[in-house]
Amino acid sequence: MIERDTSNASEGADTVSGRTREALRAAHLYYMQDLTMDAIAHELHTSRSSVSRLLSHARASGLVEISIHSPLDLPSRIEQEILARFEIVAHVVPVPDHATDVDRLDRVALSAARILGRFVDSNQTIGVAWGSTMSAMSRHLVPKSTHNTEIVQLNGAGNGRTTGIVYASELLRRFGDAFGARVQQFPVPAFFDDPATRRAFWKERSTQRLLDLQAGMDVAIFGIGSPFAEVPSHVYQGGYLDRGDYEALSRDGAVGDVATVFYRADGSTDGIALNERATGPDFTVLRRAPRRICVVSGRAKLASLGGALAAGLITDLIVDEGTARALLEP
Amino acid sequence: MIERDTSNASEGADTVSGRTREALRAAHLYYMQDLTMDAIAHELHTSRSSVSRLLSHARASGLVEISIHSPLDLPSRIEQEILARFEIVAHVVPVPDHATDVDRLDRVALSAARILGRFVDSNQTIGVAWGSTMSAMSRHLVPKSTHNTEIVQLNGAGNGRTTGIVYASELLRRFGDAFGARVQQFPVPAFFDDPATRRAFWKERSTQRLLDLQAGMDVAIFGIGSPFAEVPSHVYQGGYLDRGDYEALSRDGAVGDVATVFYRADGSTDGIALNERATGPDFTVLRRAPRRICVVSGRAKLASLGGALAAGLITDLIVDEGTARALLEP
DNA sequence: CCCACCCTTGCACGTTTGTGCACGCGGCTT
DNA sequence: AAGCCGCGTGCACAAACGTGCAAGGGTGGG
Repeated sequence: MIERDTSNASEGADTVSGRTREALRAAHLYYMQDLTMDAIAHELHTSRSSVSRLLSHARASGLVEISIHSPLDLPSRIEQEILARFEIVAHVVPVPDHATDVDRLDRVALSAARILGRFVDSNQTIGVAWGSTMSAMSRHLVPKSTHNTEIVQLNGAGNGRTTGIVYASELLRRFGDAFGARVQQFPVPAFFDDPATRRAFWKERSTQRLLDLQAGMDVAIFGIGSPFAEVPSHVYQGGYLDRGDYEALSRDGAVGDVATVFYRADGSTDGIALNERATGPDFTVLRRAPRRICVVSGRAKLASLGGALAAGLITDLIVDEGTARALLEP
Repeated sequence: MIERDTSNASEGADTVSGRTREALRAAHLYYMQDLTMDAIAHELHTSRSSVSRLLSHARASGLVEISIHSPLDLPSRIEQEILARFEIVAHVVPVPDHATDVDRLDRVALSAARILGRFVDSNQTIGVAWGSTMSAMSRHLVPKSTHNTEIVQLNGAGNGRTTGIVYASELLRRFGDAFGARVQQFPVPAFFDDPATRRAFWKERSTQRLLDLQAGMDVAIFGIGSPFAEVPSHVYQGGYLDRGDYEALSRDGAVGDVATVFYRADGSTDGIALNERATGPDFTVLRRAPRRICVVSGRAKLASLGGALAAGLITDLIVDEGTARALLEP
């Protein structure tokens, strides 16, 4: 859908504005004047179905923004408690407890995608990780036009079987498209086989350039990996790690990862061998970003989330209700 | 609908928050997660119809706000031209040219009501006129909670047959309810019979108090009266003026009125006899309000609108498309 | 303590909206 | 120059939605 506009550009700017202009007018008539689509179709001399599509377009492209204000006197209790206890801003996504994990993830990702616009602005460098959560998010981003904004891939996505480039680049591209931003890919494997290779590679100028961008991020967006949960995250399915790696992680006491960098329940990372081969940013680098948005769904990630909080990785948390409640329990 | 909350307060604050809380959750599920009302009903353990009503409530009470952003590169051409030519901010409401005047007024009023929230804030004094336009608006206001805000009636509404209090007070009350504001009525006729009575009355302390409030207005909201248009405004139907008055107005060259104060095409008011008996604020007082919002619909009011512009009464104009275009024509 | 009233709920119906499909009009390619 | 392909359009059907109505439940007044 979004792509259409871009490809249509070949028809001349008039046409694309024409569509937007009509969408805008339809949106006015629908949302401000409460006309039915039928009536609008009549006013615009087109069919009702076209109006329906026009309105979808208007919403999907951010022309129409729907926001929900809780009255100041009753913000979600859970969000308040999380703020008090962890000093981070939480957005709790209501999801019934009996929902499946897939549902839960989809719904959190959808909400997250719609909230994201608040954090993204012009002249920013935005770090983006990847994984099933980020992937789901990427499919629902609401476009917002910005200038001079840059999307930077936080960690490599290649593995033994694929370069991971198609997967990660597709995801990044969606972010880039949504915000009219340049995209900086990071074409390396998720984990190097040999720490020495990584160290060597890190000295390359092309790599340095990317690392510099990461070091200057304004916003970082990531999910959380949970290697020992029943439903493993993308990283753990894709053939990125072998049996030996798992055993090492277990031995080292890892409870989760952010952008392929692992940490323990207390947030520490020192001495976790696998991190020597990982491609994500060191937490000292990550923490330089003033805004660090974490999207999590599912109680299975509770322990991992706890570790990430202990590590101080998160400034803004988007999380499903059940997990949020569990977080406050102990 | 709004009243319910207030009257329900007797049930205890829990219940009212309860309803709002549910509405909020339903709104999240509907607008952020794209669930169907059926699915939401299931999650909230209620019926689909209740969810429909809950969502209506959420929109009508301002929990959900729908806003339309034109991309910065294509704001309405008409609005730009009006800004350039008259140095006022225009909001053009799209209405097809063949719409009836009643339709047109309704639609402009609806849009105006929804825009109004942007102008109203805490600690403000807001002057409100009356008439068919204001009345239509008052029925669609989107609540927004404010503190210490005051609604002040700009001009009296009584006439030979009724005190006009029920009509004007109902209108004012709707404004007050919508913004949680105190309401200051102005219980005088629209026009005194004798200028001397008016002058005397103006010296009363209770009147003075109100005039002081008017003089300190932050925002004024008014329509425009068009005495010589084919479809006369409310003032001209309600028995406020007699044949002689009309003749006098015609002789004096009046083309319109704002809050029962008449002016000529060039914006001047001096020597218009009827104004000696009118109850609305003198334009020098009105112009002290930093924000002066005028809502107009219908080409019939074009000449009157021109006069109001010449008088510098307007800082923000909400107007239907046809009239806006006509305004730019000459 | 009972009654009358009002508010809320769910149902059933008619209306409104979303979407797969087939068609037709360009633009681009071969 | 002809054909292919992608895109937007309207149709028709199915899904989703709004609303008048009657019934239930709770509250305040008598």
